[in-house]
Amino acid sequence: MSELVPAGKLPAPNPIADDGDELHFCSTCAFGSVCLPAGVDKTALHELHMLVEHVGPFHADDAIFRSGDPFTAIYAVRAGMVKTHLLDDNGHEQVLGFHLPGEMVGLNGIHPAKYPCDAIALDTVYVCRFSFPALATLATKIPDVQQQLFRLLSADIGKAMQLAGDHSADERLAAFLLGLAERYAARGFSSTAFRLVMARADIANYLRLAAETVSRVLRRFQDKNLIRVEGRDVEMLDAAGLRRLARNLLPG
Amino acid sequence: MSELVPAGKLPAPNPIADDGDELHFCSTCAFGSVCLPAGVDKTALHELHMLVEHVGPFHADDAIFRSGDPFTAIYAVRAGMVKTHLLDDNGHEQVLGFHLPGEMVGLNGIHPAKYPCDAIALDTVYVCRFSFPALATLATKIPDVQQQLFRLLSADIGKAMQLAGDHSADERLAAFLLGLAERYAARGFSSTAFRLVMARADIANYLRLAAETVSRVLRRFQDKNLIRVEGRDVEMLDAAGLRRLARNLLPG
DNA sequence: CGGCGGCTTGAAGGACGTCAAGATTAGTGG
DNA sequence: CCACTAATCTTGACGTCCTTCAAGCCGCCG
Repeated sequence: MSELVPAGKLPAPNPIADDGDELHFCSTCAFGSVCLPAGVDKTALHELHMLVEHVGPFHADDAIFRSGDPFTAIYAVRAGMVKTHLLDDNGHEQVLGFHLPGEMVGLNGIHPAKYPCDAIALDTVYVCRFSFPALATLATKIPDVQQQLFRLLSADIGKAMQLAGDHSADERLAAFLLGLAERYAARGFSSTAFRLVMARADIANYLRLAAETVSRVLRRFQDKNLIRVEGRDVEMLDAAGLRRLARNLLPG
Repeated sequence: MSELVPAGKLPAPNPIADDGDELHFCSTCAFGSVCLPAGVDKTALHELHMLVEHVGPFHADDAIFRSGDPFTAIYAVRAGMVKTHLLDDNGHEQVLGFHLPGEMVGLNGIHPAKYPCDAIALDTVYVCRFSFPALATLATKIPDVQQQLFRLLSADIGKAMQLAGDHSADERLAAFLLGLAERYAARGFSSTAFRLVMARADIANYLRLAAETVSRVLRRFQDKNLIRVEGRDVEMLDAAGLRRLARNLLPG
């Protein structure tokens, strides 16, 4: 999308948004596939750029939005990692997902018209804010944008269904690691060595396990030479072996 | 023994297709809220009606669509009950959901462009078929239609997330029964007595439990006078009590 | 009637959670 | 740079909920 908009001409409400390279920015965003291909209506495309608002930085434990906030926008993570979770009345946490750069957050707020969860920065996070009313309007003009929104929503259903299956701790953790690796790879990061930015307790909660179980399974994986763990850094040694463990979970 | 129903048989809300009356048809469909309100562009509304195709009857175990089929349409259940599930390579089943009259099926096929699951009739089923390309095109013309599609997709994410939580068998089953009651009520059927069209094994699979566990929990609920069970017919005796059991699952 | 699939009930075993105690790391101030 | 503390992570022992296995029951339909 960016070749249309000279770098610097884009109104960036927050000067801290530091990626002067608009093209690179788009290539890591969930709308990149809409924006980048040639042939898209140039004028409307410009409108998409206009409604994007760079926001950040957020720091660890900062909220991008909170449960109950009126739903006004969806967000693309630009840098850092975001956790979505909800807290029930007893303060019990339920982690819904982790969001890497290029991924969208907040889509599940459309229906109730309120965000149904908190979005929390796990480290230093920058996001792009897409006003949803504006985006929906734009979607009526650019079918590709509408299509992409449908795809993003539909994909989220699939992800959620995957979590819902009843699987062993080994399957869950193997699938989790493979999923992270794949998502990192898709964004141009190493898929063989990466950092688990979130705490063990968050992983455990997300996978519906106890933190202790996560510890034990990671150790078992390491003993089987599937991975190497050092604190929050993970090295994938035998992706095929992991895939074998997760086979019942991945192909859907 | 409180005999609310003569002859010992609970009334089976048998949702029968109400063909012919277009208005009534709309009132039981997920797009009813779009179609019925006055003020919607009459011409476009007519188009929505035009792209609807009534299909059926399907009989128990018939497939409305199958996993891997190219995604071409979404379906509104008009009568009967539909189960969506997927079968892994080992023939292991995973039930994704049960769909009552007025509810949509197939939305999760948008992203992969193939249906990611089978949709199976549990009894005699009639559906409305919405060609998705046509619907998407229409959505660009009628914002309300687009909005409704977004809402439906977003709501599905919420439903899936609910399943994903880690909850006890009691919580799951209580929430399941309350959810069914609520959905029946929303469609004008009795919310205090209804029929579990699906087999115990299906319920169990859906809730990620063993069939035996479902049996045992239902019996326990009955012993506690929360419900009355007779084969596949259920009577809700103490919805408040059930809600108390499911409290950790519902408000999420 | 007799057989078959779905449902129930009981007993035993396993996977994971909980509890409790260390070990390691990170964060802070001297 | 080094205490010192607090948080996070690991490891072990034990308990529990649910599954698994096995048998018997019920309703249904040939």
